[in-house]
Amino acid sequence: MPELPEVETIRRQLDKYLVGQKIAYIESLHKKSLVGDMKEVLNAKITGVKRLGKMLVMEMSNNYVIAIHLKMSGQLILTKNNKQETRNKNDKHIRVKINFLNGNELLFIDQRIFGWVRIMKKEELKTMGYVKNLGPEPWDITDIDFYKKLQKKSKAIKIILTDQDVISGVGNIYANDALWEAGIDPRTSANTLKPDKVKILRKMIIKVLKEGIKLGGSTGQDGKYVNLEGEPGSYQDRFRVYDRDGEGCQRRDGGVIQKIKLGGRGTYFCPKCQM
DNA sequence: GCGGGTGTTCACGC
DNA sequence: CGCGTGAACACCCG
Repeated sequence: MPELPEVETIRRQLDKYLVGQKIAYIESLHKKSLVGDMKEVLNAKITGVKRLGKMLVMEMSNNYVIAIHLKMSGQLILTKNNKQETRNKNDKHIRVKINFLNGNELLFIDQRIFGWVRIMKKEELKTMGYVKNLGPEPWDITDIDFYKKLQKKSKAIKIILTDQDVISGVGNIYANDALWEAGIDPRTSANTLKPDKVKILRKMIIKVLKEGIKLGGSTGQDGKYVNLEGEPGSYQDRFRVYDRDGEGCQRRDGGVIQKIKLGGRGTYFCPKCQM
């Protein structure tokens, strides 16, 4: 589920609560969810928590890292000081438990088992396909370079925005909303966008991502995304077009939000103001 | 029972 | 090689 704003919200909390903590033991409750040897990080201290695109990287004092990708349904929940949390229906989807010496426990919950927790050497990180090909974040690329990259792509701009090799961090929600902000039809071939449109688009991507971070990410009716403390975000109240098919365009131009499919994913736009 | 879901990767046909 | 499509991963929900 999570895109850059959701992952960044969790990263900030992990960094705040876990830096300096030592790992006591790690429990794997599902074979596919934990990759690597947990013995490598026992007793190691967390020195910092970084983010690469939508992936979290907990850096350890012994030059190992614990990398986590939440994919579609992953959650991280921190339970403090052995406090017994209320049992809920998520309990059966707990896949990995990371226990700290101070009694805190970090739960990796993942209903669909697409996500993973990987223990590896810091140098190995660069060799992962996901990291190797990862594009810059929207604020780390110039308008010119972004334009040049888009010139090489003939697919629909909506599909290109969610391609992590082009720019990293943008997923389905923020791609749809950024295109509405920029007034661009999601079906537009990326290489036909003029430099001035690309400049506006990059600006709007940054705008919706920053708003997403500020609001703690977005949590749908299913309540699937929650932060480290189990709280929902509120960007969903600000959705421009995502999940708003059938509703009137917020520009009050008389347009009605349409839902189509692009690259197999739900795509939302206003036919009246996105051209 | 079917289709769809905030992600990524792979296989296939052209 | 690149593009488009669809499936796969696996589970819940409407």
